Amino acid sequence: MFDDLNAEQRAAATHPGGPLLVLAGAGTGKTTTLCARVAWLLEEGVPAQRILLLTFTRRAAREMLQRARARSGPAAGRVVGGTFHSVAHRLVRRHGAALGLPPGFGVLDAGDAADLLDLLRSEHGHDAARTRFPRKATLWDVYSRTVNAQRPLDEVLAERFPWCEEQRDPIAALLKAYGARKRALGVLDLDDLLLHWRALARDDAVGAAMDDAFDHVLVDEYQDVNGLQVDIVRALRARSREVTAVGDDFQAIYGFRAASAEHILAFPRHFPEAAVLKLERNYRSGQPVLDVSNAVAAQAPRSYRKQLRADRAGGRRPELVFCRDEAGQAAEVCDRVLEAREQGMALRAQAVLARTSHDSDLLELELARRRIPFVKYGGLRYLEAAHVKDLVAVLRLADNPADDVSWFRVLQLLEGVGPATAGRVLAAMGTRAGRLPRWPAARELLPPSAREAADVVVAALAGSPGGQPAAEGPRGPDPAGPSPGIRADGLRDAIAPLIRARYADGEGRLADLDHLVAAAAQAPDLARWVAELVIDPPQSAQDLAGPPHLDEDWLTLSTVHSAKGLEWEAVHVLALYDGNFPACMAAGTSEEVDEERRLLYVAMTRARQALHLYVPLRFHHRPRGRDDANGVAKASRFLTEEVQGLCEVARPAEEVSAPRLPIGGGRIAVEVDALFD
DNA sequence: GTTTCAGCGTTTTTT
DNA sequence: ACGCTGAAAC
Repeated sequence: MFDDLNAEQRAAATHPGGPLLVLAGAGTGKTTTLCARVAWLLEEGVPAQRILLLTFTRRAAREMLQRARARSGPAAGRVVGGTFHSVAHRLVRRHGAALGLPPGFGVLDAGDAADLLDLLRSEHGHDAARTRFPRKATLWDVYSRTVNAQRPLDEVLAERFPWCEEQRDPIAALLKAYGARKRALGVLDLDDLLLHWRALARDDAVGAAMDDAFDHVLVDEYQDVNGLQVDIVRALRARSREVTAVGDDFQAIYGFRAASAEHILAFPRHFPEAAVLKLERNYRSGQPVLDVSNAVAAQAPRSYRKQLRADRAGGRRPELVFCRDEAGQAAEVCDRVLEAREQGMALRAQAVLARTSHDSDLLELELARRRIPFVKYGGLRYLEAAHVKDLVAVLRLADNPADDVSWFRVLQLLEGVGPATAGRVLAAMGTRAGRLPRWPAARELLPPSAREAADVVVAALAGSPGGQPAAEGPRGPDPAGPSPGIRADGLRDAIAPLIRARYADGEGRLADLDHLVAAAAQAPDLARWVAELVIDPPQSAQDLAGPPHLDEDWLTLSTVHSAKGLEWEAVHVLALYDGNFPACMAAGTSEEVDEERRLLYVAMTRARQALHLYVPLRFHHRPRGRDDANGVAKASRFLTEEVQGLCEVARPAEEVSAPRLPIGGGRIAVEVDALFD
């Protein structure tokens, strides 16, 4: 049954009992091994629903369950799997009553959480204060980091936010108020999901039951867990010992989220008698790609010197491409992508990876110009667009009328309503759930011109178009009520005039919302669907539109972070200049630089056959600025002489380039392609 | 007192 | 293209 595994992998998959740590280098078949282990457990008679498989992304969870099914049949589909956050959501929902949570509790994403903090920030009078107070995004950062690292605020401020230390007391007060307000609103943020799960797992009664519910706990990408997640795993296995962790300390790239590779190294201490197995044979890449990757890894001061050995023979040397500037880089990438496709490598087998999502801006224009289809992962996501948040807010209100954050947002969509009026209306509606009945009084506070539009929204929320608001806030799925699809549709229609009036390209944005409404129609329970949407947001608009047709072909653009765990035949890594990769924001401490180095290592080891590294020699400080503020770039410090020596080096032709158009370069196109369509 | 709008700076990475 | 800030407009 495990013929496709090598001896090391088989040993890991069939390890008989007790804690197991699998240190698996890049491309060594980590996923295959983990799936095989699930298959082996099933084979051993462990019921699927008693296996818990925690992964880092939804994508990874899906892939793993799919592969487990392919191996073990449909029973594997009952394995409990998902990200820490999605599993937390399921469990917290199940035990919501014990935690004192309302049944339809909402989940705030990072943006929502920051908005709520901003609300409190002004309530506490910090917006008017003379002294500068941290912005909402910073406040959220501070909060999240403190919670996830499980360390006192003072330490976090001193280490990561020294410029905020003077405001320590007001910040502490505000963050406490934030917790209280969330409770009052009946909402959780992403961090709360983990906190509540841990609380459940640590509870004598519930924790014992939870431990007992799973015969095996398997955790993927263990190098990227944070202290809170470690607490959860330990609490889940406080009474039992069957736990498998898989990871690679050299691929730890989530330090900014309070993850630390220390946890994977501490695993044997946390779980005494743990067996530690290593996977070192690389099945993904050719040796020349690994040589360069190993050379980068070897630069780390505290590395554990692991050398990846290629199983595949041959392979091309990676190519290091120096480009005149970012426009030159875009052209070089397109040339190579098209050339590879000419030689039979589909676009789907190729990917362009970048440190930041914005590194590919110019390339995206060039790809569009050359009609090369692509899908972009990472960076600004669909859910972060203002109009999408507007719809999500009303969808949330449909199940939790106590969600002030959503009310606050929706009310301000109305003409002539800003924060002040919205606040007064909220106050008039009271501070408890089920306040639609107070609507008539609250409505009087709106400017007359906004009242009718508001009525339409309220009526739609009440579930019966034009009807009277329900006496109590509806909770959960109402068997007699309309389906989620109909409700979502009605709510979209209710805010449609507001969207049209608010945004210049209202029609386009409304069309965008159809994707969301269509997806909602598939869900059995709207509140739950919205919460899950926030926990596992669609990575691109295409995600919502459903799987594209098989005959379609497109290039992948992704941040390195979003590319974790994936692989392509050809990989292009952009913008390898100092200040960008490593990012100047992350070049402060040596630990930060180390993480950047691991990030490059992750990028490089995604490549199977071809690896292309691009260094633009000039870059624009201000991508859209009119001033021609460009700087001279220096190749990334990670591209040492040794690394460069392992690559084929290509330099730009010495031709004198035409001066760049200051704005909208490429705006004027001479196009004859259509003649040949 | 509030809203809105013009101008300006700006961002790392994500559950 | 977005959000934040300050000042005009309501």
